[in-house]
Amino acid sequence: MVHNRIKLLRTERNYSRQDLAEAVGVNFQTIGYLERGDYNASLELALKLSAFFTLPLEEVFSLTEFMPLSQQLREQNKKMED
Amino acid sequence: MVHNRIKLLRTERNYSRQDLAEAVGVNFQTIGYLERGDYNASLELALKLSAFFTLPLEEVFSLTEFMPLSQQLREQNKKMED
DNA sequence: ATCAATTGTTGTATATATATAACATTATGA
DNA sequence: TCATAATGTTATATATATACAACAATTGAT
Repeated sequence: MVHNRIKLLRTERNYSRQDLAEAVGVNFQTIGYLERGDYNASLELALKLSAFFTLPLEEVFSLTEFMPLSQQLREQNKKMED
Repeated sequence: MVHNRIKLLRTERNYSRQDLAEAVGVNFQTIGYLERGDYNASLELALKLSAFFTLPLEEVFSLTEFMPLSQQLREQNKKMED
């Protein structure tokens, strides 16, 4: 199962499932399924979602578990310090 | 239908379909289907393929048609010149 | 506390991705 | 040229993604 940050990104930006569903052209319940991890997005839908969030697809979907965004930010800061 | 550069990347790196299929854990005929555009990769397979090619997923799969790699290189050079 | 919006849950139906097989065609190397 | 590997094609079976509906549970605002 592919991990995703859809719920986080959606709520962070104050969209309802309905909003997001309309933006990418699927049924709003499909967003629910993805957020709950009931199944994966198709490649096409994943591309549309990450484009909508203006993020690289790998920041929205990953084969390995995501670390919390806060921690990821901190790690990136560390790298910048060199 | 999502566009992809699988065939280009595979042949460029001298892999057979069998090689690539084994590397990402699918049937070798599945690679054929993808290359011919018979259907899309699943998100999981797309992530594995782009990881295998060590490229951002968007460089391997796209909602819009790819420009030839040679042209893309040229465009990138232009941008660097500023 | 109530009303409305949002989310969760379950079920059914359809479309699509994948595995597998069998065989034809094309390319490659000895 | 012959043999072998690689690729193309077609078909069948299964797993998974999506749409949709109906309803329950939760949340948020007034």
